[in-house]
Amino acid sequence: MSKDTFFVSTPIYYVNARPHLGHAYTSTLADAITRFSRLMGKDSFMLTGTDEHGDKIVQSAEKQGITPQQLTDNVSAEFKALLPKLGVRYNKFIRTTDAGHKSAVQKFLQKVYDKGDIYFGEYGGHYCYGCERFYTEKELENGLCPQHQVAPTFISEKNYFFRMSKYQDWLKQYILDNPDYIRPERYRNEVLALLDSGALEDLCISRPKTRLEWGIELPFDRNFVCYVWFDALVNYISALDWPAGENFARYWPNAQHIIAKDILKPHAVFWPTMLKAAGIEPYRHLNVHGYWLARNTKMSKSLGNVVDPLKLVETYGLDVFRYFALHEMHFGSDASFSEEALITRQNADLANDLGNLFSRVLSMASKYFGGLAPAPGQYGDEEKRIQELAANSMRNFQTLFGNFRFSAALEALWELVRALNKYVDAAAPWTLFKQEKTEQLGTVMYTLLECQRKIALHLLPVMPDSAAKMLEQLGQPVPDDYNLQCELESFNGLKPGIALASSSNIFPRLELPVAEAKPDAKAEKAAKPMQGQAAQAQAGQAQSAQAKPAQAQSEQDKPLIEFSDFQKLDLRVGVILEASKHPDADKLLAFKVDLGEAEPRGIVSGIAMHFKPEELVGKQVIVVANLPPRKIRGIMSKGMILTAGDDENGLTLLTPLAESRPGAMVS
RNA sequence: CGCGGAGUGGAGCAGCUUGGUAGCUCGUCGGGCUCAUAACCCGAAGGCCGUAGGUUCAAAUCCUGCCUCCGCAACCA
Repeated sequence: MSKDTFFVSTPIYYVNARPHLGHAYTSTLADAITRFSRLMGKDSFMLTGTDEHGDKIVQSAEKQGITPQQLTDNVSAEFKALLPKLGVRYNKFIRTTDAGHKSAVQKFLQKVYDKGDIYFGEYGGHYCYGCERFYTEKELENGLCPQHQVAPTFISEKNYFFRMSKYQDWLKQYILDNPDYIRPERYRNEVLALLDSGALEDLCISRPKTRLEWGIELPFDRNFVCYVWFDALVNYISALDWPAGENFARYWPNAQHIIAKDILKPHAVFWPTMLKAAGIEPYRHLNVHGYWLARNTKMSKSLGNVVDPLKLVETYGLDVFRYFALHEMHFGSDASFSEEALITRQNADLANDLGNLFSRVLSMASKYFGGLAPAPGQYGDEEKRIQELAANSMRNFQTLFGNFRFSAALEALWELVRALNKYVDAAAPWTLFKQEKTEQLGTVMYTLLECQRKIALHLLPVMPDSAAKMLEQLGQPVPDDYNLQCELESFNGLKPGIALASSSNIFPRLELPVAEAKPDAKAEKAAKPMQGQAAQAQAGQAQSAQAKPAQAQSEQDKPLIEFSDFQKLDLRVGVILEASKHPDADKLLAFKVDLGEAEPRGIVSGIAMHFKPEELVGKQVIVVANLPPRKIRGIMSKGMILTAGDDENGLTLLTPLAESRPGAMVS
């Protein structure tokens, strides 16, 4: 008999950045839904992997003095190593440098090309070598590059384009006809608005080899490599051995993708139209989640230390992290991650409600029945009510979980957990025991144990280890495949007479960390020049499941530099003479800074969200004085003002301890 | 008028599609139980559902204006 199938993918992670919480979350999610599908009786397949082509990779490799292949090997291995630590069990880890992927991309390109949906077009433009990009007439200022104030070179570059515009109407109609194609709904609306807002442009899909070699060659023109999307997105089918592979035939009809909101457009617009052009059925669902925001607890705010979410995994254990992540992130919206919230959640839901339920019931079973599961007698009204409630709770859980409403699903299951705690109090087994009402006592205990068994089974996708422990304590095997649906119908899964654990302490209560001063490395790490480099999430790259959270994590490992590199910096003390808001920008302040030179320097800085300009006049600051001048939003900036901190925790200016002469060297 | 989201008891959220007693978790206060992880159970206090209008017998829920926050986009040497 052939089972229903289920296929889910994470994005392929761009190897130009290190793994962070965002990747961890997306992967965990994919793992949970895959485990769930398996327990629902589906033949399930989870895909993840790394995206390894593009000029960024070449540049990074050059900086490190290694080949692009070496770089991608290294970072890809890092991503792969992360997965077992998260308890993620995937079926395939794809790399876009795999031979199989390359050949699939070429077949895909050829197919679309043969259909006539790829054309060779001329892209003429003003190219600035400094910026490595084209400018339109409008963007130029007096015919000069707005950044470098240099005349750009007019280059006409020929490239291949995908006729995406042709499929705009089809896509719109498809999304309208399939309300849950993109979910949650807010992202569907966003895509529809995007499609309504104007004509889609055709998609440039190539780069001449003269400018980029690290990519997949176009099958119909060896002078070009494939650029970004036709490479990256095709991984979802190349991993299934498209076109002829058995896996493709088996899993693609039930394919779902999970992404973070930053790569909505490529997945919701480019990918379906590409599939359409290649004559392949669209995927079933695109599931879009939000970001984790690293908001601090009050406690850490007063201490000035940041909670590092990845650290929480290590400290509190995988299952608590997974429960928290699935429960706290209402799928689609952003959520904030704090240690305090995690501990509260753990204590209230896991320790007090669920853990304590196991503890009290198993302890009673041990006392009253010698640790063997009793047989139920006649069920009373209360028991029937509990059974009905259990069935409802599980039914809701199954529906909601399958629709990616994890938080609501867990709430639904907890209705049962809480009801059982009430039932214990109402039924008062200890009284029945004293009164020697053994049959009724058996009925009550059996009802409790059987419900606990059902709960544990449903928690396997969320907390694999803890749920397995629960099952073991109930003398049950730990299934990989199952049919959770059948638990709605029956109430006799637990065999009377089976040996139970005599006690249980699966989720111990946690103490809220005492407010102790922890002046650790984090504070030092935070000192960095401005915020610039965090924002390297350049548009149009699939490099991240998430761009924002936990930046601090990925930035700590900068390579060592030579002393001579340091000496190249011209750091000086400056005095702020004038400060004002940039007229055309929210985040920018414009300064005049006295560096002891004939003229004060004009400097623009992106710190308007943290300082009022009038507060800064007269302050002494440290300035990087030998950066190339650059025009920022229309105002020339000749230097950079150093700050410490980050956006979440606020910034402070670096300033000399004692009054210094303007222009004094910093070393 | 760049795109989008949100404003519900102290905190965090659900409810809004398909109008009709405002619900959940945490927190606070009082009580109960003793099987249990200082847990569990019961009860109470606390909200004119951002604001001004409109539709309706009836609006948190539908429509319009406004205010405030937050993402995205643009500027972050």
